[in-house]
Amino acid sequence: MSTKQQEKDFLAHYNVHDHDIPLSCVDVVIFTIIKDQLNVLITQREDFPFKGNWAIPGGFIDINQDKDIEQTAQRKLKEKTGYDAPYLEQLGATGNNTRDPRGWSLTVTYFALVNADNVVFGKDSCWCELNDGGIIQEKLAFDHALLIKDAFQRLKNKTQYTTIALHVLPPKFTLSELQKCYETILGGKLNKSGFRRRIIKSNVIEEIKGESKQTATRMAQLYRKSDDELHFYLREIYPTFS
Amino acid sequence: MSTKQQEKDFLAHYNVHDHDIPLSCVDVVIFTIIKDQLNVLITQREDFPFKGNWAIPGGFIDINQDKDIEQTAQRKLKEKTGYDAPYLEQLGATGNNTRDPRGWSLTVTYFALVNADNVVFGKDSCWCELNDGGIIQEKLAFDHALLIKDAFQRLKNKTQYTTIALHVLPPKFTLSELQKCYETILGGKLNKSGFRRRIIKSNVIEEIKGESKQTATRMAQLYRKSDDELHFYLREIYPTFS
DNA sequence: ATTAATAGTGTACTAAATGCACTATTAATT
DNA sequence: AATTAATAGTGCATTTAGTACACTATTAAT
Repeated sequence: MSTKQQEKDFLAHYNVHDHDIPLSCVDVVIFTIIKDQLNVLITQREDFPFKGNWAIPGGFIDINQDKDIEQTAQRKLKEKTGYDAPYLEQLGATGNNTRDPRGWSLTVTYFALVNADNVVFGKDSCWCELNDGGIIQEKLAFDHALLIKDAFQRLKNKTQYTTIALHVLPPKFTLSELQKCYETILGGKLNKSGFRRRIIKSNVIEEIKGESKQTATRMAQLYRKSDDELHFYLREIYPTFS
Repeated sequence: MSTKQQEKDFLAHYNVHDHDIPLSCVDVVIFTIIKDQLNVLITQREDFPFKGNWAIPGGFIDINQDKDIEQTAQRKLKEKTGYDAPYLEQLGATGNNTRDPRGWSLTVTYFALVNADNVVFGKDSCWCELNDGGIIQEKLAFDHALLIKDAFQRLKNKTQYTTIALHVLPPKFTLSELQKCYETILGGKLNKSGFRRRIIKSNVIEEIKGESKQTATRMAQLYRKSDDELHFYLREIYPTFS
């Protein structure tokens, strides 16, 4: 029998369930900024284990419905937020024999950045504020508190050298609003003129000619994103905490 | 019946195999530098599918043997290289319904950096040079060519703002050798005095007092790592390609 | 009209790169 | 023995992109 035929036979009789294998899930940490505070979307679990507890959106990969893991993440996000095209990035995989009482479990975590105005909640979901350490007050299911902490760290890091914070803003925004987002994520103050020079030079936003917005004191120029791609800076920016 | 008892019952009767779930593997891209060329470790597959083809080391998570995915990666690395404490970092997860003929498959890819002198090959393994694009000449099993390409990109990026390249060197090395590693990975030339200032200032290496090495022309000071942790620079270094 | 607050700009200073020229050492060549 | 070639190692001028801080502009509230 040819090798090719042998391989065909092998595949014909292959059965995933002949082996002990881990559970595989996808979880999504969804960030937004509300009233100058970083928030994470949490949702109440409908089923065991941890029924009734708060958790981040996620669940099993549905191999009949999802063609890849990114699609699983998109699906979860859409279910909980109605949101279609957010910033979505894979954080990494966590897999061990302790995180899930059902057994050896592997999860791929994604993190998303959304503008809160565009979110339509599914039932049993809400925003939850992050404190300084990135840890949520509520008791969360599984290792979700840790996943959030890691996602928050990644978000902070990327905020220092990319234009990622643009993705929490509505379509039109002022430079001060953008700076405030950076400061909220980083937990410190940025220098105004330096920040503006940096953002303008990176070419990721453009003035909306003739449109401005009344702030508490005076008019401010409105801007829009000119590109949805992240811009990577060669240097990090860092806030002062004084 | 209490919720707690219900949960207990649920878990007692839970069976992973009641659902259609993906295969879960871990793959490892192992880099080294040999004669100023970046190499990747490949190994010949013993079983179907792709029996006899070249692939990067990897395989199923063994939920009875591995307590977490990092351990799976370490195990694979040890099997193929005899190597114990290399630089090992998770690259990310790839999961879809096309990468494995056995069905929906999820793999967590790690990449490792080793010093070639310390490697003891398992059978059926060898080093394979990367060309400019990072693509290997051989036809590789699964999507392994893509995994290597992504790992190579990550390695290049990290070389621009961390001290990662230290991990391909033997315990004692000269600054020129270190610079050459950086240049090999980046595919360009670095400025000598700038490179030295940067490395020295980062405090990750130290002179071995009184030890030097004869190079092609003259003696060169030997250094050792003073820390196995990566140092992250605030600015990227970038090579010239002239 | 004055004040307070935020929008927005200008400029000096600084850190850490690049670019390039220079000196030092040693094997190989003559 | 002197010269050459090649790489080790240093020094300094320039450039880039930050920080720090002071200044002007605009508008609501007093």
